Amino acid sequence: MKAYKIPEATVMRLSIYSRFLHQLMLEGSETVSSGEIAEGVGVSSAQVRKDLAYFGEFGTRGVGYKVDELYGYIMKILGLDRQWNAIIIGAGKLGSALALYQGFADRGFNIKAVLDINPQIIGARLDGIEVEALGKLAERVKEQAINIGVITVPASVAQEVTDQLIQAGVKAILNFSPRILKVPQDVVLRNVDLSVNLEVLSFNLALNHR
Amino acid sequence: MKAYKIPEATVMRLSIYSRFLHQLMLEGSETVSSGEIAEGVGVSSAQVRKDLAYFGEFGTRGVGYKVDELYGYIMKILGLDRQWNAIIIGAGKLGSALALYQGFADRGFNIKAVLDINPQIIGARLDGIEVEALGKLAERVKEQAINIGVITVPASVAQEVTDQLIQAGVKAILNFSPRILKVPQDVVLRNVDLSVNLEVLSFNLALNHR
DNA sequence: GACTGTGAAGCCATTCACAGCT
DNA sequence: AGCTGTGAATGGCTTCACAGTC
Repeated sequence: MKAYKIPEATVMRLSIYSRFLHQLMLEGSETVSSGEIAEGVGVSSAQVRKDLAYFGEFGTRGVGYKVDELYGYIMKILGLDRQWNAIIIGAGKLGSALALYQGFADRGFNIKAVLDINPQIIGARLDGIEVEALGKLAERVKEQAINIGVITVPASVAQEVTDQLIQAGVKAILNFSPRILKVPQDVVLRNVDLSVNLEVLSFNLALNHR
Repeated sequence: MKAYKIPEATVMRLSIYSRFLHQLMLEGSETVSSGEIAEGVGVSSAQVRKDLAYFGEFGTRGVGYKVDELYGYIMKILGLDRQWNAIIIGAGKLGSALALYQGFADRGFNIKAVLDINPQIIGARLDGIEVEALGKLAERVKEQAINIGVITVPASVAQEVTDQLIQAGVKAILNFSPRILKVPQDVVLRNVDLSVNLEVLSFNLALNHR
């Protein structure tokens, strides 16, 4: 792995390729070409090859890629050859929905704890997990060896819980609150801003409706 | 508006600027500089000015921008000076959470209908909205003048409901399913892929854990 | 003096096109 | 003949730097 600076877009596409390859495995395909992957996920074949070239040479000229092998390589590159432990802060509608989302467990992400500050919600059960008090944050992060914090609290308290997560040693944060969070250099942060996404649609609709 | 080809990144930032400006309005600020906006949302001041320059000249040299004016301009640019009607397809955990999300209504997005195929869920009430049968799709889209379709169904049926939405005349789709959707040129599509986001985190964590 | 608006430069990602294997 | 791997060309977004304005 000669990885140094990999474009984020490349990483996102690798995730998508891996799902496509998984699909092919279920269908029993043995080999696949960059062109077929490209067709399947909606990018160019050169793009597929360039993305893979960041990490090595996985194919055979004249033939293509062995589906299961390539799948294994990508899963390893993405760090999905192991399990990750996540904690969800905020057990409102969105936090609860994420806690119960099967897609996470399927890819090796285990929700180990769900916290909230609202006494009305604390104690509720989500599948196998009980919603606990926010005060348990540091304790749960340590005890469950949490790698990833998921933030689904209102914007007003998002920075505060982020600081607590970082204080407790969490190095990766997925933020669903509509708030720009400040984190140290060594903490990875990704934002999923639902309103921004809708507003990009609105912009495009408005362009046409003029 | 000389708008021709606006970078998507610019549109996303405008959405974020608008929230920051709204915050400033609540705090009673009169004017703001590109540097202050930049500081507040975590980009460069040149970036802020370039983004705005796509749409006109909104500032005063030596002074900055009038907060409420700039807010109004951006809201108009984003098409948020009007209401949009949305339909949610899939009333599982995620669909329900989105249906109840206050952030949408606050920005002029009205959830007019929520549909599902599961008889167990049909008839349930989410706030003021009753979950209805998927078969009502075309009827509801027309009757409620739906602009935006939100897809929160499993990957296996995502393309099918997408086709139905397009058939019914919907021109904008927000897709939460982990599936690459094919849509015609004149339909705007945005994907919010929860697994991809977690997997980018995983990739970065794995880089450091090696 | 302060801050906007913008051409030019720089940088980064994507696409092209072809040499190199099988 | 077919398909990968990759240097070169392209295209697009961001940063720089400064002239223009208040």
